[in-house]
Amino acid sequence: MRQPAADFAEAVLDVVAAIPPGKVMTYGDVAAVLGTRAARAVGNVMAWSGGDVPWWRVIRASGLPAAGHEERALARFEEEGTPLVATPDGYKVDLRLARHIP
DNA sequence: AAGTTGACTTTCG
DNA sequence: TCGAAAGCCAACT
Repeated sequence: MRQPAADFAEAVLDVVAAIPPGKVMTYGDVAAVLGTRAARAVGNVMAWSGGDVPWWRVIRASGLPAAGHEERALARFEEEGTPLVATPDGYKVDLRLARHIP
């Protein structure tokens, strides 16, 4: 199990918790706030932290949520009124409107 | 110390 | 516009 360092994980969780409802940030953006490009490491922290953080507000640059967690994320997005875009395959987040810049 | 893995990003064909 | 390949960073074995 890839258990991230406490300090790194803490920093990631702090940024994620700072994202307001109805908004989202890409993994790359979160990593940038931390002063690095480790988007994958950010995702790793999310997987480790699990349900204690609004992980659905952290999505990929494509506008799609975490792989394999699209349904759960969708429920949250509809609940929070996050700007979504319908796609033939399903849906995606409208990053133009929903992207949160700290 | 070196290699593998991952809820990623960006570029090239 | 879509799919494949390479690139990057942090953590684990």
